[in-house]
Amino acid sequence: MPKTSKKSAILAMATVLFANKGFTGTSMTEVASMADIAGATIFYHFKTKEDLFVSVLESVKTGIVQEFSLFFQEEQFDSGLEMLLGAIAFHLHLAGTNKEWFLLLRRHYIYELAAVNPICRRYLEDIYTCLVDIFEKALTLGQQDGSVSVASARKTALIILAMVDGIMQLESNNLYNAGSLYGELVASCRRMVENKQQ
Amino acid sequence: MPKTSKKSAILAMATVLFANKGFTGTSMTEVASMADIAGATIFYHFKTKEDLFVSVLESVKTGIVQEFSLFFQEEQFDSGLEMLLGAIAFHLHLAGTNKEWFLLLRRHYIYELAAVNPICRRYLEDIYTCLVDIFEKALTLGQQDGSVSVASARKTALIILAMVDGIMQLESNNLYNAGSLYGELVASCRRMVENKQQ
DNA sequence: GTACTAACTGACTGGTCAGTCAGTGTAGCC
DNA sequence: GGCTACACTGACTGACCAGTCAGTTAGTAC
Repeated sequence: MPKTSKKSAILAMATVLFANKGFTGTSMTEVASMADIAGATIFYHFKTKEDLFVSVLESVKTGIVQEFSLFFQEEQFDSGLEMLLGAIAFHLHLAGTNKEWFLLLRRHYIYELAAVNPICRRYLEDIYTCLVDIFEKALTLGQQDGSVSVASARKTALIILAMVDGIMQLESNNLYNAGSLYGELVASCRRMVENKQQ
Repeated sequence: MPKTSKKSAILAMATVLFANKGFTGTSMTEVASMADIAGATIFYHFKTKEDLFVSVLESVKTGIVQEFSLFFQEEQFDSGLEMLLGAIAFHLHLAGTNKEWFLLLRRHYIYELAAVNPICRRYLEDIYTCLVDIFEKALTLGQQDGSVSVASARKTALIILAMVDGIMQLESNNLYNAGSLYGELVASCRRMVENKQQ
């Protein structure tokens, strides 16, 4: 049994609970009982509830950055445009396999905390930089190989991120079956950035 | 002094607090002190905290539906495409003048409640129907007058809603200055739906 | 002035919460 | 065995919170 088994159990349970019930909606007692440990044990490993939350965010950051770098090490693309569409599809795929990560990032509390807590802000910036940079790199590559035509790679990358995020949110709201929009989303992005002069 | 002055003061303060701090993050005591009334007064007008929340949502629904119908009574558009871009711009404008409305709609609690409380679900559906239908009508009109070319007006309307929502969220996160993306957003939508054959 | 009603309130309650503390168990080292 | 350090825990505390209730105030009708 590894030394940190209880600590990592706390982190895993806290991730699920913070993502699904928010910061104020999750109690430390609940985390403890889900992880099958005594309530006070959490405060041995994490100073405060906020400290636990930041640690959860750190593990999410590590996970996202790792997944994306793994994906782009293995995949090859014919053009910048194909790389962009591949990145969008992978983003949507990841949102399906790791729902908690993206649910957590949609919690408003995290951005309130980031305004006050520089470590939290740092982790958030790392995550967003990772996500935006991939779209931006693909767009810049596409501008060079002629597959993409946009005014600003950076701004377009941000708009595409907002778009993907918005679709993910629509789906988690359970009002529309946004899953059926994935194909349409990729097609719309293609129409938006494709170079028609080619 | 109108008879309902205290009731409407409670509603107004609750809207701001629920939008900015969420359901669990807002206490009835806080609402009462912000509205400058005794704590028990809230429970005279609203049965429970959840009841107050649903009443807040109802007033937000009424506000959004009213604003949009007013706008489209007064404005005239040359084409379906122009109507779509006008609707997007108005949506962004409204998000600036009534931040609380859209902050509230981004709270996860509201969708959890909607899964359990049919009245809450109804109000949410009314709001989303209002927002999506305007985009869809504009796109359908554009398909008829030849200014727009899309596969499905409905699906595209949902994607544009997700896009606008995503940009609004990016801005409220305070990580990027998304306000500078408004122009780019409208231009991107134009590229996405415009009929180039015309 | 009396009777009735609606709006409102102070004082209270039972329950939950984050965080503390004084310990217990245990593994490694001499 | 004795010592130290770490992981862990049960029992506790003070603060806060949603909701209750008995009672006050003020307007209106007769």
